[in-house]
Amino acid sequence: MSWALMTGQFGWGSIDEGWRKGPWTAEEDKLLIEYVRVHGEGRWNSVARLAGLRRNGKSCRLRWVNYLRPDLKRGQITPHEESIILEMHARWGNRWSTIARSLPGRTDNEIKNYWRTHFKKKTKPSPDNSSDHKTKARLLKRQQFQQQQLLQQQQQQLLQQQQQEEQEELQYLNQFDMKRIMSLLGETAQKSAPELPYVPQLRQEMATAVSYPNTTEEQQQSALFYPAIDGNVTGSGSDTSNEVEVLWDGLWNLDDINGNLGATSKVWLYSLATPFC
DNA sequence: AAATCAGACAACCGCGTGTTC
DNA sequence: CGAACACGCGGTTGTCTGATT
Repeated sequence: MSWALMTGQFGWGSIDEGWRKGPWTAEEDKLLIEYVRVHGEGRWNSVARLAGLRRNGKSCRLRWVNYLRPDLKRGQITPHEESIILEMHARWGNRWSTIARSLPGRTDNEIKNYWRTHFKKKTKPSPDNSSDHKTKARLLKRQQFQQQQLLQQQQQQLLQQQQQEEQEELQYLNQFDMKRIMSLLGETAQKSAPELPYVPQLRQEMATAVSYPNTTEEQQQSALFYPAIDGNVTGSGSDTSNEVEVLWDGLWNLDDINGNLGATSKVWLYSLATPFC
């Protein structure tokens, strides 16, 4: 018998100063969901009074944020998400909520747990006979430094590759814009659909905004393929949505904002991604 | 088959910060 | 301006579950 079943069936949990503690029951979940549906998120301390729950505000908020929220992404952390976690952790450290903001549908708690079980151990120095904590600390620090160096190296390589691609994109984009302007100015309607630029979000937007009769849906979809950070190709056929993937692409290159003003398409993507962060 | 261990995850706790009165 | 309250965050704990011995 599963824990959820047991708690749901028998209503386990302790009472502390009038507040229930421990695992949530299905009935409590229902009450909380109903409360949020009617009153919205926030005012967590009113939940007990308004929803008839014997839970404190903290507990309610936690349950909602980590488990009941409808936009939560269920299932295992994907390799792509994992690489984002690694990257963000290298940058932000244990700022789980910050990291979580870059992974829509994932909670800070989830990421924190994932990190602890998957990476925490790996960063620990290998056990040796020395009880010298300073030595261990130094070793740990060096390992972390090396890990960071490695990450930076990888980023650098990626950056160079992307900058090269961006140059090509921009050239392409300019050509494309001219064509569009010309066509909008009443020139002869284009008989063949112009090739959309590489920028995935841009392509999607334009494909939506402009009708291209000779472009099949399949062709438009295939335009959304782009290399993922781990070298694999992520396509529209993956279980994550293209829009989300696009956001990642933008988030991966935040450094570009300061360093590469020429990358207008990127900057544009950032502005698109910002509301989700 | 039973015992042990490690991974996974939900939930709690303490603290810091922002907001309201 | 300061106290009280609400909220969010990060650390930690407790328990289940599946794998291994």
